Amino acid sequence: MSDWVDHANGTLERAGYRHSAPRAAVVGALADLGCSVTAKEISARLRDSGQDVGVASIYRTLELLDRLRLARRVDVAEGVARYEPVSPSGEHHHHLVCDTCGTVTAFEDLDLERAIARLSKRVDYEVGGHEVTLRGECPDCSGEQA
Amino acid sequence: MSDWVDHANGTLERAGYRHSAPRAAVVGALADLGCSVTAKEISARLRDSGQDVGVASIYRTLELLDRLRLARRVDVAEGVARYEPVSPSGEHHHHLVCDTCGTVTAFEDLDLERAIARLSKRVDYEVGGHEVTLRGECPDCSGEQA
DNA sequence: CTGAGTGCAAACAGTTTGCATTACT
DNA sequence: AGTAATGCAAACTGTTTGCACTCAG
Repeated sequence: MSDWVDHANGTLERAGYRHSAPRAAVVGALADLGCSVTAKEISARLRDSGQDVGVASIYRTLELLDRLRLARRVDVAEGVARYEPVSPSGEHHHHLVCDTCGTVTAFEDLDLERAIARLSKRVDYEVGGHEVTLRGECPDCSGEQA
Repeated sequence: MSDWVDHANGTLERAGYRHSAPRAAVVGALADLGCSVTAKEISARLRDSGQDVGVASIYRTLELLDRLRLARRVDVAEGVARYEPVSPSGEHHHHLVCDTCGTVTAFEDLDLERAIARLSKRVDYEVGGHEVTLRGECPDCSGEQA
């Protein structure tokens, strides 16, 4: 997963962006935190690790990463933007969201990907990406209330 | 689609909620506007039709409809909450979002639904719903720039 | 008559932006 | 030196909330 950091930094440099400590810190934090991360979480993580970065820079960096396809914005829940690193190898996953506790879990499913690939050819759009979210109760929450 | 209005009003009444003109207006507007509607759009539509309803009531009604499963919140794009009526018959659709112009189009795909149904049984969650979003360029936008 | 439901306006949360400052290249 | 990138704080947007008022039951 840390090779993504190199990949990201390399791509940024190649694209003509300057190197900067705050940006590198955000890239690092995003890699660390991994799947479905908010700006606030990145901010907190950076503050804890002594690397305090202004929120504006965090947002600017995330937007940039999204534009360069190094990260993607996942619209898993309303009201907060979440981002996650995009693997250079192209593999990706989707999310399970617990309606009760809000936990986000990742899953992969080849069968689903195939169905989406077929569908993408059929529709009248130039499909460039997709997102699947399953909602429900995570094992913990469904246990408690049932 | 207008039978949904009756369905919604009936369910609300049965659940013990009082009848009110503003709420009914929101229900009507949501039915009219159909798929993937924002609070702002409902507000505008109501203002135009003379039925002006305060934003607070719009949000309160949408939240209520969501809670009663009469509408659902679709997290198609970040930053704005979108809602759409839930058909009493259980059929549903998903969305194609144009990255350029933001247009949201609906589609249905049985194959995809089947893949999700299979997957839902396999995961460790009590899956209660799902959402699929395909992103790309709509015919109009992909024509212009290509 | 009672309280569910409303509308206003103020409060909020997350995100964006203007601008002076910092620091890569 | 020149300018991309930063950080702050103010501005914005969408949503929520407190409270007095209204109207359905």
